[in-house]
Amino acid sequence: MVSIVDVAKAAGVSNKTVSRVVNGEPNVKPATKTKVEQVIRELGYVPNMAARSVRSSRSYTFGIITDFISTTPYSGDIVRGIQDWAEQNRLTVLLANTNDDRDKEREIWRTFQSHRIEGVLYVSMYHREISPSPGAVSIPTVLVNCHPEPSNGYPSIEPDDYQGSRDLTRHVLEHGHRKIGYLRLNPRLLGAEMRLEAFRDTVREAGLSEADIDIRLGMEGPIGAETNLVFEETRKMLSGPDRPTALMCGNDEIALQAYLAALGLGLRIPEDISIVGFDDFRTVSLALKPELTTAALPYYELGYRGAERLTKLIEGQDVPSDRLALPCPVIARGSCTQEPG
Amino acid sequence: MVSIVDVAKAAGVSNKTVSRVVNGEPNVKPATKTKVEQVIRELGYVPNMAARSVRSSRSYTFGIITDFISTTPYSGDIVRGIQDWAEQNRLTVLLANTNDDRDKEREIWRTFQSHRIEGVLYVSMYHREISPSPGAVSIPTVLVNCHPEPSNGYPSIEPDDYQGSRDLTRHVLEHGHRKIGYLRLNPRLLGAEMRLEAFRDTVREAGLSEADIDIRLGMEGPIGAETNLVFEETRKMLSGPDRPTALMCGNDEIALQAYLAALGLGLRIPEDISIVGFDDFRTVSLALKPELTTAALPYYELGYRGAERLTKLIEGQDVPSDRLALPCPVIARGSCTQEPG
DNA sequence: TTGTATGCGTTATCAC
DNA sequence: GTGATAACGCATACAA
Repeated sequence: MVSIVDVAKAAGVSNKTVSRVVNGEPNVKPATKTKVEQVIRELGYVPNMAARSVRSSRSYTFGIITDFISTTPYSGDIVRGIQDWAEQNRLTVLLANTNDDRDKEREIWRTFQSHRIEGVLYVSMYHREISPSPGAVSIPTVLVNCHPEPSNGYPSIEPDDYQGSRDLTRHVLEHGHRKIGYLRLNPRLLGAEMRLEAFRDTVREAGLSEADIDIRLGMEGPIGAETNLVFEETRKMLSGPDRPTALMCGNDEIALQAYLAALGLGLRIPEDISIVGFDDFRTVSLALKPELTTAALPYYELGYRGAERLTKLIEGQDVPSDRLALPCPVIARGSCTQEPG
Repeated sequence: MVSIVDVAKAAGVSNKTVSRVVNGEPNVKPATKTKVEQVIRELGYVPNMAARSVRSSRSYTFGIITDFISTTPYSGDIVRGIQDWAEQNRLTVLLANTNDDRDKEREIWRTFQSHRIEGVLYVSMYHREISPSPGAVSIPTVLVNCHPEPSNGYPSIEPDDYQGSRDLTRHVLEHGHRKIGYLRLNPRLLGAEMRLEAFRDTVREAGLSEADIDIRLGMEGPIGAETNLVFEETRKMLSGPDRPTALMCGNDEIALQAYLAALGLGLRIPEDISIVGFDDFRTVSLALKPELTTAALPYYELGYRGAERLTKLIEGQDVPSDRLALPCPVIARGSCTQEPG
């Protein structure tokens, strides 16, 4: 492998001069610079990051720790956001996965330390509370799509489930709906509480009473092995004579099942019943007919801005607030329209 | 940061001895070893990979190049497979994303070279033909979920779309169906051809005639911005008096829309019409009621075994065949049952 | 504007 | 079994 000395020899200059050219430092005569650049191209010289890192004790590398990837589709977008930011700032990204295993996690922190990682993005694949177990030497860390237990104060960045659900509820109300059904997410998910809470608060503000809303549990049980009540609950809810004109779902997967149940009952969407979801799982939300009105989880932004926060943290700039919430914008599509009555 | 010399001093031995202990080399007296290990723990010493890499010119690092993550849900499982293999073999994984941009890709190869990566997994997010543009110095590379243009012979590993579709078709035939509809994937996808081909071959072998099958285009146009014909085509196909008793779909997303269309027509699944998909996008296949019979894309295995192949390649072992196809197992669930007639 | 000497943390060599 | 010393490729300090 060709080194800086090889280039220096071939160009008839010292290695320091080559170093200057490579790193864009000043005080190099244009002619020398051109010559060196030419030799670099001819020899196919690529700087050795490891050597650079040893000497300068900077690795220009971020680490990503994920818990499990596959539970949520599109959560890979978080990683993509991080990568884009990294690329724009000439950073490299190391990736590791814990599979939710504490021993593995400890091992990963060690590996990251051995690579002298400058910072870590701790990425959860669903929104939740978390307690990372870093090694003895602490590396600057930002939590993405999760937040720390109150005791240990990592900075974090997460979706604003409350705002998303509130805006979605308003969207439904603005379309004239006054009888609204609600299918709850698995209560074990952090988002479940916040979304339901926002729904309750918002319909109350709009003057609806308990009799106007019909809240039912859609899923329950351990994550990844939950009991699914959506289909039956939807059928029950929509079979009665006094059925709601709009149905809000804890997420898009629940919305999908609500579609199937409604259709099976001979109901048309949105003519007979408006339906909205949450998350914007595009394989679902765009495949449904009519396409699903929902609130988008800002996965990409979570990653991108999480990486941005981490950089600020490393550089010692003050990080504005410990927990940062990113908006979940309402994506209005065809499944929620004006209440017919 | 504590270095090997600090440990050596504290333990009253030479740095070489510490090195021996750290790397599990022989010729160290047990007592010495214990002593050194204790000091390492006390001081919290973690070896510096960069320095190790400089000296030994081995990086113990793999690179992953992906094209775009978000188009296909669960494709992150490929990455997870790679990570698991890497972890088991004490390898670190660098991640980079091209966004399908050639310049960016070139940049990534350079970055990987500068890190003296030992091998690259080139991962496509949908099954296709590809031509990577490596740097001047070639790094051992394995293509995952794609294969090279015939001209350049990278080893590759991909799903066996043909086998999957064939077995799925047989599954349908075994349930007595003799009139079968088929909704095609976007022809621009590599899988589209192979799945359709397998379907055709298999029904022909079973003695069905052209009149017994009804093949229609479900999607067309550029990837990511396709025109969606599924809903209408399904309605047309299922509205006629002579409708098929089973409907095979190019993938699960198409199957989802077929469900909606069938249900909208007042048909029951599977009593009136059996439906099967392809891919096993679990957000769809498990959310549908009844759950979807489909063929699973072996994402995780693609990654895991791709990494395995890459290691063999690096170690100079002979890689059995240039293109390796992994089976797509049929996942029988409730959406395809015995033909009622 | 350019070059020399030194050191980063590790492994390799070879001597003891 | 163990240790001194060189060497890896680069950046830093300082000299010229």
